[in-house]
Amino acid sequence: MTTAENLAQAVTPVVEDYLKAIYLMERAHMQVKTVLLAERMNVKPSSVTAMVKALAEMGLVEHEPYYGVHLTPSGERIALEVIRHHRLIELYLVEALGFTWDEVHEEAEVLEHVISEKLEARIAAHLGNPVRDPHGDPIPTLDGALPTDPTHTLADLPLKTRGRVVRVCDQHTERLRYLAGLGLVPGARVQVVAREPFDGPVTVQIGKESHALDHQLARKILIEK
Amino acid sequence: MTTAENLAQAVTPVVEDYLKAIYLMERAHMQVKTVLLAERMNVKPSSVTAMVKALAEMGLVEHEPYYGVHLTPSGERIALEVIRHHRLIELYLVEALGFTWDEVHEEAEVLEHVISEKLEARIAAHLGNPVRDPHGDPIPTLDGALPTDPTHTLADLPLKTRGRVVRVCDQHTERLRYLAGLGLVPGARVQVVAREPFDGPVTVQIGKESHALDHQLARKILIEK
DNA sequence: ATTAATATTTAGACTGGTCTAAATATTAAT
DNA sequence: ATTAATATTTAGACCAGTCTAAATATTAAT
Repeated sequence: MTTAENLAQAVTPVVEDYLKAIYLMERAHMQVKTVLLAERMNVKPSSVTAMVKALAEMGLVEHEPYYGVHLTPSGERIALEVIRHHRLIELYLVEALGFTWDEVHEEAEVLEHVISEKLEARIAAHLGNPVRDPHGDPIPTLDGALPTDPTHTLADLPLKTRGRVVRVCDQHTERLRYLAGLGLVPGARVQVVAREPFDGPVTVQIGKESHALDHQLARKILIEK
Repeated sequence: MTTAENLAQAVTPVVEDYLKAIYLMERAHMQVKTVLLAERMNVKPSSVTAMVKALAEMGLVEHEPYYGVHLTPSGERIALEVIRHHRLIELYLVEALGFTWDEVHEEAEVLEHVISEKLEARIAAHLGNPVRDPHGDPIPTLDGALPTDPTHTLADLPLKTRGRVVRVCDQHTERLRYLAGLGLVPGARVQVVAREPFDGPVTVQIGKESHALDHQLARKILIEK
């Protein structure tokens, strides 16, 4: 009677976290493999194996052994609910309680699992049923729909074209603070004024000032023309 | 090697809940005995025994076997923090998100364990460092001080004396809704117009209307002259 | 086609918290 | 002072979730 066979009943916070991680990885077109998931979850691979087995028994994921995992519709539904909670909470903390966008992630990380549907609804209503959180991350609707992202990033926006920052795909506190200092936050109007070859830095103009931005970082900033 | 001997490390939400329950019972001048605590925690007495042993090893309670438990200073500190969280959250949900006083208890019951000190501080600031929650329950300050309650209740307020409701010691949803319907909420100005003998009903005047109130219930409504 | 490196899974132990069933202690009632 | 009723504690099992160490499978490299 190994551990894995006993696991698996309720949708606990831990289960929600696994589903969320799987969802986000699948969405980033990754193959969801044991080690990767283990890294994300800060857990050893063997723990992932056990949990995945449990999730499969609950009908929340399908598991091709030695290949990868993917969410079933019910798994995805739960993941989207949790993500909705997370992003609503982030936005609420910023809008209603004066948090900055670099402070809200950890807080939302625990709150997302414990707010009731009623509280979720009140928060959403208070915010006017918003579509994106402070990072521009799309907030799933109640029925699991997601606004689509713009196709351009600062790394491929044509030169001299005006655009607007829609989303910043990063949750590193220091980097977010840096970007906020530059004015590179969702809503900002920007323009690429220079771009070095071989994936070199991108020079971006925000308002009157220009700054050189690492290519890797530029790719994380989603732009709408 | 019995279970109890292995228990006991971190201050988990469950530990916080036990400490809170013990605190509230001690405060109500009860002897904190195993069965009573078990009832409060919705748990079997044997579980309480195990947990109490663990709490004692953590230095959070002192345990006189077969007699009772009481909190050490560090146990009390934790209990007060959790209660502060709970009551701040209750008040916040009412003030900022339009909850009614009968809806907030369950929500606060889980949130109390997961809000950070930073979020606690913002909530407190946003509310203007309040002293009582929507039920009039006193909110411990950061250093663990508690405002004192009035000594009178509706059950012993002298006839024809004007008073103000300070606190309603009840968390039963339906009863709270009933009391709110009568206008018997913290802040309300009241007066006892009649009182039947042998712990019979108390007739209370709120505004223009009078209502008969069960003696047991009247004792839970704390009044300041 | 072997071998080596890497990824995945199994086996089995541990912790926190609960439970049931049985043992023991205390209190109340005769 | 026994007995009966009740409260408390112990013994031992279980579940969720993790871990380490070992076994097995897959992929890459020669």
